[in-house]
Amino acid sequence: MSQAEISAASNFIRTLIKQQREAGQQQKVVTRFPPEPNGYLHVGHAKSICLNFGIAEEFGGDCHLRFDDTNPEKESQVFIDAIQEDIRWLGFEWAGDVRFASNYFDQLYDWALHLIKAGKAYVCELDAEQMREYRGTLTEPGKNSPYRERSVEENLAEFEKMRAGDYPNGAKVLRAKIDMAAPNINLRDPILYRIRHQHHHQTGDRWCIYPSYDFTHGQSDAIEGITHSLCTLEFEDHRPLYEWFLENLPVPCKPVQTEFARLNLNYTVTSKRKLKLLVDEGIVDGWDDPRMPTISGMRRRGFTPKSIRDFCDLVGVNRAGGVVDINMLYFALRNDLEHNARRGMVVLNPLKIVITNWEEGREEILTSPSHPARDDLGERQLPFTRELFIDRNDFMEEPPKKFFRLAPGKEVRLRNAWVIRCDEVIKDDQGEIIELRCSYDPDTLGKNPEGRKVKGVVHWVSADKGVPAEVRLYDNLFQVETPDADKDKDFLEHLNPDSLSRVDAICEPSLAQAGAEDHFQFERVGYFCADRHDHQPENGKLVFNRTVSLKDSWAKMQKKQG
RNA sequence: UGGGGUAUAGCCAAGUGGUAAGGCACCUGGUUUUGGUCCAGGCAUUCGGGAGUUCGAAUCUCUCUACCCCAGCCA
Repeated sequence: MSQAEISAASNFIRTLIKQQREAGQQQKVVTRFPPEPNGYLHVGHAKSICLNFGIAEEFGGDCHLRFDDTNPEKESQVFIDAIQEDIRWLGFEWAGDVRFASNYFDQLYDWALHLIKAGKAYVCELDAEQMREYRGTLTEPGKNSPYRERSVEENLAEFEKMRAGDYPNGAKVLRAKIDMAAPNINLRDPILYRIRHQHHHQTGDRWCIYPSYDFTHGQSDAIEGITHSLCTLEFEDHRPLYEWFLENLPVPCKPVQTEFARLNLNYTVTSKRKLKLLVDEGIVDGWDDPRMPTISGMRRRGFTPKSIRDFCDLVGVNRAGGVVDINMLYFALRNDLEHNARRGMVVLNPLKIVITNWEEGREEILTSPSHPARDDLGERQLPFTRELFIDRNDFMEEPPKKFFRLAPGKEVRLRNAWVIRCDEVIKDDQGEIIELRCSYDPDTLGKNPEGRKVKGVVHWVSADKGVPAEVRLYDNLFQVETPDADKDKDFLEHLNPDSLSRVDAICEPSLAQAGAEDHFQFERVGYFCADRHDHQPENGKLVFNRTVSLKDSWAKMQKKQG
């Protein structure tokens, strides 16, 4: 068996770069991933990371990590640290040191002066509300600010006062002088600098004016020698502005902005604002809650870096915004885990069975490969005793047709062990099944029984030797495909009440050796990951998170039959 | 009613004038000590609609329609 190889398909950006290289342009490719440190990275960012780092890798270039830190009110060191950890975990390394747009504040300030001197920027004193009125609407042009025609000298003096801290927050702004009647609203004298008496995580209290995104991004790209500035579609309208700054400023080079569609996944939300709300409202247990589509949440859930990278390759890159089926994510996940996760047997919903023809006190140690197709992963020992647990779902007193599991009088294979037959069902006073009396066929270890076919296989754990574990069963956080699509319904109304349930499970003894973040396939059940924080085998506390269930054609068949 | 975009199967997505790749999902069948994996097969007479150019159009032209983004001193 070999793992399905997934590689990135061709896309318009790769095609573009190849064409440029064939035409002899752009020999060196330099990209950048520019997160704002105001939240955790999510799958959507993974797409951008894979694209930017992937392009650089493919064409032998560099990819920079640059924090777009122009709004200190919302940013913090916590996010800066988390973002770096997530990128490294995903398997990427940026070229050179981590960069910050704030590294360029001095240069940006000089360039603002340059625009003022060229008569292309002015200090405006309209307040926020007036500014909105003057801006016009989508269909009506704006009108010029009364401050638009100030002299260069006055603008220089005013801007210097802004920088010196002579004015309170919001009192004045520096604006580019472009065209208040432009059909593209971004060109209606956009704001370059605003006053914010705010401590900055990188520059401390050195500045009380901060440049806007538009005035920062392209120039930062130019300073770093970025060749391809890849961003999402919503910045398309900003491209003329991006280019306007590069043309009107003495920048060292002119990067080109190219937009691609952001990733949307069904059954989840990928909006930083909404994810932050889930965290702040305590709906989930932090940014790395295993139900979160954040990189750190997915990591804790049990996704592997490769599965996320493969997923991004599977999805592709283009300009048509769509919604990707989360099954594609799960496919990439299972595809990786199937090949690389060790196997173990764990009973989530125990039902005791007694092997009546197995002597009291007798214990046999069976061995089984840790992976059916990977000898290099070694083997594990499975103690077999008179009393065992199987899953309640694997027994039915009155089984329907095609139920290949245990039922009164029926036989089933105990995975990695013998074939047993159910002889008797024991119930309590309430009629609840509490135990099954079975007998085993000693001639079926490692071979099929003679003269009959036993179709079903069931997993089990020794009642004496099994070890208890807390197992957290995770499911989609939302129960509808597009939780944020309704205009009149809050996305929180679509939360899946069963996104998390906990069960006390019994594991085969080998699982007591599991280290945090180890991945397993619990045979016949699903893929699980030892919790990064709460799994403490040294204290006898085992905690596993369900990453994703195995495909279940039996469940599908039952569902279809109603 | 302004500007900018996007339409190829249920979903993602190649394709750039020569007769619709691939993947997910789904459906058949086979193998199997995981109802998993794996293997074999099926799944668009047609590319948002219409008209036109052409020997030939998903690709070019015109037109219509639908959907997405933009009126933060957020990014």
